[in-house]
Amino acid sequence: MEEKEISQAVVSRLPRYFRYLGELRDQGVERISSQELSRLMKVTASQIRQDFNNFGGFGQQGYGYNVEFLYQEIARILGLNDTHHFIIIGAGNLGRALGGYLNFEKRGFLFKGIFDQNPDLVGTRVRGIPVMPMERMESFIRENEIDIAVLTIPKAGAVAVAERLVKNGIKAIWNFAHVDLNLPANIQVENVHLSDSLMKLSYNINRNKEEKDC
Amino acid sequence: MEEKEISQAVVSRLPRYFRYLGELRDQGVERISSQELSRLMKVTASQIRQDFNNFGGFGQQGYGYNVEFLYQEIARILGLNDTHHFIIIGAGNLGRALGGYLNFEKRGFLFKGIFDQNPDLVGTRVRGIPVMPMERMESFIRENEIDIAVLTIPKAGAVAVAERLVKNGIKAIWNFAHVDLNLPANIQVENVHLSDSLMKLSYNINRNKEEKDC
DNA sequence: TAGATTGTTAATCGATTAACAATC
DNA sequence: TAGATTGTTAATCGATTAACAATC
Repeated sequence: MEEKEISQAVVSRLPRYFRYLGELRDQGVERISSQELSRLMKVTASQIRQDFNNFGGFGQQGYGYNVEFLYQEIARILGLNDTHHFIIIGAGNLGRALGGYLNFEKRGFLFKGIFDQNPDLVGTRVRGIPVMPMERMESFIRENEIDIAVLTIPKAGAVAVAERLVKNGIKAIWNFAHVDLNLPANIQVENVHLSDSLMKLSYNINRNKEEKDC
Repeated sequence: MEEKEISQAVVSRLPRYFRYLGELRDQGVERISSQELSRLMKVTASQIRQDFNNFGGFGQQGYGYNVEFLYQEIARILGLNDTHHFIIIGAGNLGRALGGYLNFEKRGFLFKGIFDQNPDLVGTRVRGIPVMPMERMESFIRENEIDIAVLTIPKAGAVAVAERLVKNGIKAIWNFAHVDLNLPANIQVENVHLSDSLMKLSYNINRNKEEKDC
């Protein structure tokens, strides 16, 4: 539907707009100008207007933006009105934590199954759902119309599992494994590399220390 | 020490270089050219050379880069030779998962303590370390030279806790709470907003679907 | 020395910011 | 209508890529 290609820089900012607009709405705020939002979010008003205009004119000259309307529009753009079924591959600490996270459900992401190759974990429950063995994965995806897989296994097995997922019709992978997945372009991959994030933090701690030395 | 200001775009790429160089080293590769690394990592050779040159000349004309040397240099730049002591605030699923993650230790990040306000969780153990009550946090930070705090609590309490952390000398916050922390510039904050990441994935699934409709 | 490949400058590209005409 | 604020074009800034001289 949307005409022009939207840059990922813009896409990355949408969830943050969504969060602020949700909070404003909950506070009963009905309208907001790009300038007010700018002060609140610490980004330029210009960027806010540019970003929203990528998706059409949501505001009104002389008035600003209707908070509720803009909130709903961003939800729609992000696809939060659709329902997604996800499974988790890897029932270690992180997999179990993500399975237990209730907030995803509010946004239309439904936790449907969890798998692990460790027989000791198979049968244990995560939010009432029993961990299944890896052999069950393929048929489960097809039977339950799973479109998202969350990968929380060690990097050694991740590439092979990702390929199995893709073969069985998964559309997107939320990848917590510390490895790059090279998959067909129509498969969406979103990486969360926690140790990379921690290293960035480490770099910035150091940089700050050195600045003070000068 | 370093002269020019390095952009965060460059810093974000360092952990990925570090990962690839570590793998090459483990495979016994001794030297690599920017062109070979470019093919491997799917970034331009030009960018690789520019990135490394921000920190000084690590290569040699006609030869390329020594893998082991470059690996060690990036470790040093990222501050991975230093030891950091971290605590986790919030002993829910995610906090416990991060506390149990052993790989952080290999990079010099040592898990020293975990706190929660829920009396039912206090005293339960995460990797052998008992969860402490929130009242104990301030003194613990000072007594154990803690420099990093991992924030895995609901957003409602996060801002107040962050301020307490800063008051007691924390240098950096790894923030998993779904809220923006506005802290003094000398405090480093690295945000991991999991639901934002999931929304991005959702957007990209949708976009892909629409492209096919055209 | 000749070949290879870096370090670095210059060119290009894309994203952000500024400015202002359109319009509610 | 006058004031406010968007939508959008133009200017700027920064990041990426290309090119090539330096040099191992």
